[in-house]
Amino acid sequence: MPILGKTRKEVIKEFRTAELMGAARKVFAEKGFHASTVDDIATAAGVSKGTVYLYYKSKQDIYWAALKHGLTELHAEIQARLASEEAPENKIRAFIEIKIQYFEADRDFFRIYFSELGSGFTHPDQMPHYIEEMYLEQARTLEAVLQRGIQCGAIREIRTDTAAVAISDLIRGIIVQRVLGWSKKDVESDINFVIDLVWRGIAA
Amino acid sequence: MPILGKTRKEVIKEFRTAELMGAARKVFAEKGFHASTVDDIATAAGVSKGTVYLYYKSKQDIYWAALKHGLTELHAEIQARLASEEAPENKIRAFIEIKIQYFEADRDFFRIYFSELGSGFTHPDQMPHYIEEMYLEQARTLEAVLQRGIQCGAIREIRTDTAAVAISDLIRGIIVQRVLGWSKKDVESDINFVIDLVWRGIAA
Amino acid sequence: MPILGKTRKEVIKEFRTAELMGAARKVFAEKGFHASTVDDIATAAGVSKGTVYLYYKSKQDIYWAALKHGLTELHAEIQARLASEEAPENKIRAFIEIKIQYFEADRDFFRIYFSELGSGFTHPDQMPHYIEEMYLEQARTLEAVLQRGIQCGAIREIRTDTAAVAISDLIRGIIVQRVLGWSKKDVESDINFVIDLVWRGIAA
Amino acid sequence: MPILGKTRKEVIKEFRTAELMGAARKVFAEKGFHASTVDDIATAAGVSKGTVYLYYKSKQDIYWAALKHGLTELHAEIQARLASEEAPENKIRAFIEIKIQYFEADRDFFRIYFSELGSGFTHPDQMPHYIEEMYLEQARTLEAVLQRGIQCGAIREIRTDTAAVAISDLIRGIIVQRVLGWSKKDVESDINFVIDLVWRGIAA
DNA sequence: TATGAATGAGCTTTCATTCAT
DNA sequence: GATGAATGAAAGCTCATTCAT
Repeated sequence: MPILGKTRKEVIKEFRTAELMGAARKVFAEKGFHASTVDDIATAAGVSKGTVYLYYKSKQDIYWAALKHGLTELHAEIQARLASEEAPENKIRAFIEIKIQYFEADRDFFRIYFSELGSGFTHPDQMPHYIEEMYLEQARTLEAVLQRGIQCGAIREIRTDTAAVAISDLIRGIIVQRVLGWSKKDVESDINFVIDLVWRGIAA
Repeated sequence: MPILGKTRKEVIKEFRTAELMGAARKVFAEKGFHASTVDDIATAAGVSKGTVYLYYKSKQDIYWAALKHGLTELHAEIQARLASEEAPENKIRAFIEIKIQYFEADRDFFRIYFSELGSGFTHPDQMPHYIEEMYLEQARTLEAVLQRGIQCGAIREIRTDTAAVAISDLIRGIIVQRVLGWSKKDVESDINFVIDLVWRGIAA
Repeated sequence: MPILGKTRKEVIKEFRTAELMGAARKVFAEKGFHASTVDDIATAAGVSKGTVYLYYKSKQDIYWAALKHGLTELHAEIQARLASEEAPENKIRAFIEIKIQYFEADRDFFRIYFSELGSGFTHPDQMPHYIEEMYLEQARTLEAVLQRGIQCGAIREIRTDTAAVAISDLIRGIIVQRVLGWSKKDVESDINFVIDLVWRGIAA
Repeated sequence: MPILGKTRKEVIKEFRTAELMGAARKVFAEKGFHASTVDDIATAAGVSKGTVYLYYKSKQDIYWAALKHGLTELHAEIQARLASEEAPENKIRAFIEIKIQYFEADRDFFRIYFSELGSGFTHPDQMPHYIEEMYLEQARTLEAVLQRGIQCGAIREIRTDTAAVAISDLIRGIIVQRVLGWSKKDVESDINFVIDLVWRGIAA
């Protein structure tokens, strides 16, 4: 008996899946991947260890799922926001703003996102292709904006691919400083700092 | 009977210690900390597992030692190079150059350095204090240069602490792209890109 | 759904716990603590190594549990039997009888009990306090009987604390001889020997 | 060039052997057999680990040697003292006195002696035959005295073998109490306690 | 579907013993 | 003879994963 295209089973499944991922995010963020045990996650989710395996096929799988979930959401927010801006300068500002704000609001996800950079980069082959793709997609989105900016003369001639990654690096760096408590400024101030630095660096 | 201030024993000890660390660096770089086993390191060094424990008291100990070793060397190179430059602009250029070149030349170390950023940041308390200190020392060195630049009017008024970290982030980002094979340009080109971006961002 | 105050889980847990302890007792008795491996115990219990750790948190823990188990049982039997006797002479006789018979019937436990005396005595600090307490409790029980015997004139004035320990030493000595096969006499004969010796030594 | 029947080499060998055993006794007494490492012993003796193996063929071997050394000395003192007494009562008194005093004076040896009883008894097959023999020899010595006492009417008809062991058990028990600090009395008092108890128990 | 007991491979670490110097 | 670096066999313990209930 499908309801709105989904059977009752599927609804329950989705519910449990989301619940588990929520628990997993907290645990992974706090302890990191290796120090987290499947039991930790199960306990945090209020289910038994065996149940975890009904919804995810391995501990690593939960991790990728958590990463994917955040990246998807972040990507959606970026797209929505960029669509509402016209000028390249505003789009870039929006990109920077939205990312910093997203990570600021969900530090658990940032911890996962960030620590994955380390190991995922050390062993790119172990990372599912779609995760790498999502990282790259973000860069490409930004790169497209940069290219348009160059076309319309707002941005000087630069290597857009490298510049796009560089901007992401700056953003990540700021969040790290915030999460580590090195930055005592308010978010707006940090956002402006990045935007200012970037714009001076790339403006025509 | 000491020779040149070192006994035979000390020479052997240093030799083995270095040899083991060399092996450890390769293994850690390739597999990351958790996936590396002490046996891997021992095998790579051509000794037995027990021997490893004659020179390092734990697997984690080897890791910190490897990290410390690279950071020390990098720090020394930076200091030497900065000392030979006068103008803030040249010092900053030198800083960027030397770091990129150092990591370019020793990618194994970079992998360790970089992946440690992830976990060390997730669990700062597990990292020996001297390691954190070495990371910060680098930032402080750069910050001092920025401050002098501001004093002599070459650099505009900016938050030097944040800017220093931002520059390091850009550098790290470029290396990641190189190591991952995303950047096909030659090192010089990448170095110039960063220097250009940075200088525009901070110049008066 | 609890049955008779115990859930299914608890029943299984108790069953396994007892089963494991039985295996552990055999292994420890045969090989001693150090020569016994957790794998030995697991194999003897017909389970895998990991299972052992579901019920006991360490090898040492199993050992203390085995010791405690026997001491508790022995203590209960002594109390029950002493309660059914009135005259100090009969109580002392009962004490000697019950201990010798208990150890005679459970030589595995005696081996554990006895070998623990050695190491527990060499490093008293590593022994859980409750184990030491149980050893002392036995001595105190006997001492109380001796004191009553003195009060009622059946036993001469002696140092009851030392005498109590001395009686326990004699009992232990007899068991050792039996277990080592040095004594070819039947149990009754050995019991009478000890009782006779003790009574002559302490009677008024 | 043999001197007094011994070559220089042999003298040195004996010296080192004794020196090592002294160190071993201290270490074994303090930590017990298993917790003691060969390195502990070597360090305590001021030599290197390898040297230990020039004089003893294994860690266990040192242990047996330490045990044998003490037993031999104790045996000699007992023989000498018994020879100087005539009456069975005095011989028994002397036996008890000398053992308690010997152990009182050399608690390190007692710890080894005592803890060995535990494991040596649990695994009699692992104990060298000569060690068991030395234990038995002591009992036999005492038994002979008891038999003579019975012959001359000073001691009642008892099982001399069991009585001999029982007396040893009482002695051991007293020492344990002293070493553990349970007995606050002076040695003389404890000696008299045992002698009194024994004599009442066995006197005709 | 949910459970959690059971598994066992695999990890780090220790240390008695050997042997080239 | 003396050394101590090197060995490698074990051992205790963990935890991702499975599966009978």
